[in-house]
Amino acid sequence: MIGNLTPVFAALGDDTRWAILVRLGEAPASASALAKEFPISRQAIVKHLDVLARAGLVESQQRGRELVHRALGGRLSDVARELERIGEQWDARLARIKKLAEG
Amino acid sequence: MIGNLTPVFAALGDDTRWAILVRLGEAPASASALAKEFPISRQAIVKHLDVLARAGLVESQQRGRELVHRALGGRLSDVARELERIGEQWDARLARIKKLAEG
DNA sequence: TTCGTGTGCAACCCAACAGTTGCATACGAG
DNA sequence: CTCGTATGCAACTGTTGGGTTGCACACGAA
Repeated sequence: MIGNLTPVFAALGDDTRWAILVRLGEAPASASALAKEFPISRQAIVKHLDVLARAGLVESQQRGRELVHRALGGRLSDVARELERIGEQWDARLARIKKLAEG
Repeated sequence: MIGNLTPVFAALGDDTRWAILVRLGEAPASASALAKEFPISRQAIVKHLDVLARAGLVESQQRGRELVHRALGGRLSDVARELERIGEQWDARLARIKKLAEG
């Protein structure tokens, strides 16, 4: 099972943050490197990375004097499976209600 | 394919809104009915429903003089599948990079 | 017809959040 | 050693967004 889902969604629900995450999905990178690719300051990047990390979507690792961040696809997949389960449940329930109303 | 994902995530990324959506997943309801179950005003509920509707997660239907809203599990499942695809892609890419670095 | 209830619109408040700038520090390459 | 660069911390600003209240309106039941 997965803990609260909303922090994860909140983390994913910002365009800039999503873009950063997708970028990290292509290849790991440091905050400074990302700041050169995106039109925002390094500090803003750092804040986004922090949010993503707390949501379990990003993991960091010291490499020399750099802190390299990488996207955790596994976590994303876990959330996705949980989400799909819930969605199917809703539709099943709705179908049952409809059937009751008709029959 | 699915349009921009971030609005959907943003919609799901609020505890109250998520709670409302889950509630609608159990059974359709009107805004006024929901307002009696939740500790917030009807207007707040309406705003949340609006956000959810724009994200394609909720559909409304006039029933008598009531506007009844229901959760769209199918939409949730679609997003989930898209998400899982992306997550797997990231991990695959990461594994490839790792292999290159080792070999 | 009348009263109750469900909805819609608008203005307003406050907290959370994205983003900035400035400064201090630390560490690796040359 | 020294310079450049990557990081961390802190304070500040502007905007978004969740929530409220007030009012007008419309429709269904009694």
